[in-house]
Amino acid sequence: MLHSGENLFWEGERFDSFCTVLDGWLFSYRLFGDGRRQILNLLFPGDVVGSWIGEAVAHCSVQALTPSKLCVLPQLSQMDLATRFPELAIRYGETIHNQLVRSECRVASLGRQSARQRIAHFILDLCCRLNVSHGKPLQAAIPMPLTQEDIADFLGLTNVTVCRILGDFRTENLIRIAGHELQVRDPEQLAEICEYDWLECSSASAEAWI
Amino acid sequence: MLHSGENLFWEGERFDSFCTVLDGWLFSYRLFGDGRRQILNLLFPGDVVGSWIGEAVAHCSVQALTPSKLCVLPQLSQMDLATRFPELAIRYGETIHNQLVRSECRVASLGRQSARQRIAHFILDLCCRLNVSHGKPLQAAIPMPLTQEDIADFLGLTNVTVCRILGDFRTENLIRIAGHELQVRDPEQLAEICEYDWLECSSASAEAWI
DNA sequence: CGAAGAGTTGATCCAAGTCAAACGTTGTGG
DNA sequence: CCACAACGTTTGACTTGGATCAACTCTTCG
Repeated sequence: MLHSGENLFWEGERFDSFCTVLDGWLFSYRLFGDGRRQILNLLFPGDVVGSWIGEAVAHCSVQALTPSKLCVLPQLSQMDLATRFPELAIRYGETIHNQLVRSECRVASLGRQSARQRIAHFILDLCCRLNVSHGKPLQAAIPMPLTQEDIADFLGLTNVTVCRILGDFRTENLIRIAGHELQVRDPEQLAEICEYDWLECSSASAEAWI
Repeated sequence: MLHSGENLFWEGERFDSFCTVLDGWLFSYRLFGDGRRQILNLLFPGDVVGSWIGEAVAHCSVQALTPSKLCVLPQLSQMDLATRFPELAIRYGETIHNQLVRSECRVASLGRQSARQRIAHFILDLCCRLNVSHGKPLQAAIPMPLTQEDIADFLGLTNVTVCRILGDFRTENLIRIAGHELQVRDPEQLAEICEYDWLECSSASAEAWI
């Protein structure tokens, strides 16, 4: 269990465990010397944290965004894992491969898309991961515990820019924001803005690991 | 075998094979509607291309930068792979995990670093992957088949900016460029520029797969 | 109620993009 | 061996998207 704002581990720290998220939202991030922060990834139930091969030193920090439950898997030797639990090894490969695809899509977005495109991309990707993979319609409202500053740090922008563009999207009736929920109203047009091709919709589920 | 400039596969194409690079440099990339290109990853001997679980549709294209040799592994079912060749499954997990770490470091760089920092980061990372992992000193000259435009597309910049900053680095005596070779002359200062922490130096080798 | 955090808005600035021209370098074919 | 074409690099002038700075408002919650 982690409270919101609590860290699972810090960049540079030794972290050999291998966890999966059972419940809650977390994010991994890096801090720079001048205080800038880049959020690397959002972690939802079913995602893995850490490496099964046990990286000596964490390359990023991980923090809980909402109260979160994690399952720490017993640390086996690699060989044990692969030979005694081959289905676990397969699932690990799948999950980490999904994360890699997603990460590379983010590289493309950060490298070559405008602020407007990045934000559209972010919204659609989030809906895909949360709604579509759980069988809900894309337009279903999703919880939004991220502040605008979090979104900015995720997309390599500033909170001011995020605020302005979310405002635009709202007046263009592309999205609706109420309380801490976000709803996509016009996925087609959002997809057109950012050239989203609905490929990136694979996600994980927590049940698979239990 | 692939000639330089030749594509192994294209984004959106079906590609179920699972290859490893034996020789040469390749890169994966995405194109946007207006012709912009983002290079996602550089692939060196020892890296894997594609997924062992066979992604239905490739999320990016892969092109050879230099004449390249690839080893296409026979496509086994996942279970076969994990149970009959557990050491292969482990190696796959390691490699793909390394790629993920590297990709996330790039997200941080693209999201929060200046052009100068990104280029310094790129140079050091390249040297680490090529020299350090092969036991050579960091300062050893490395081949540089990438054009400045390639580097720009890798870092989310323009060729003009890359040209200007490489020029700066040269006059500051941080690097030396001769023909198609690049040599780092002052790794310390480059590391200071981009807050490089030498963590990201794990790499793969081709031999391990044979 | 009051304080702290988050969101909104306007004014200004700058790093990097864009456009354009000139200069090198490489390779090919007459 | 030269010519010239294709491609890459370099440099200068100008533009711009998003950052920065700063004030103000709106929530939330003890």
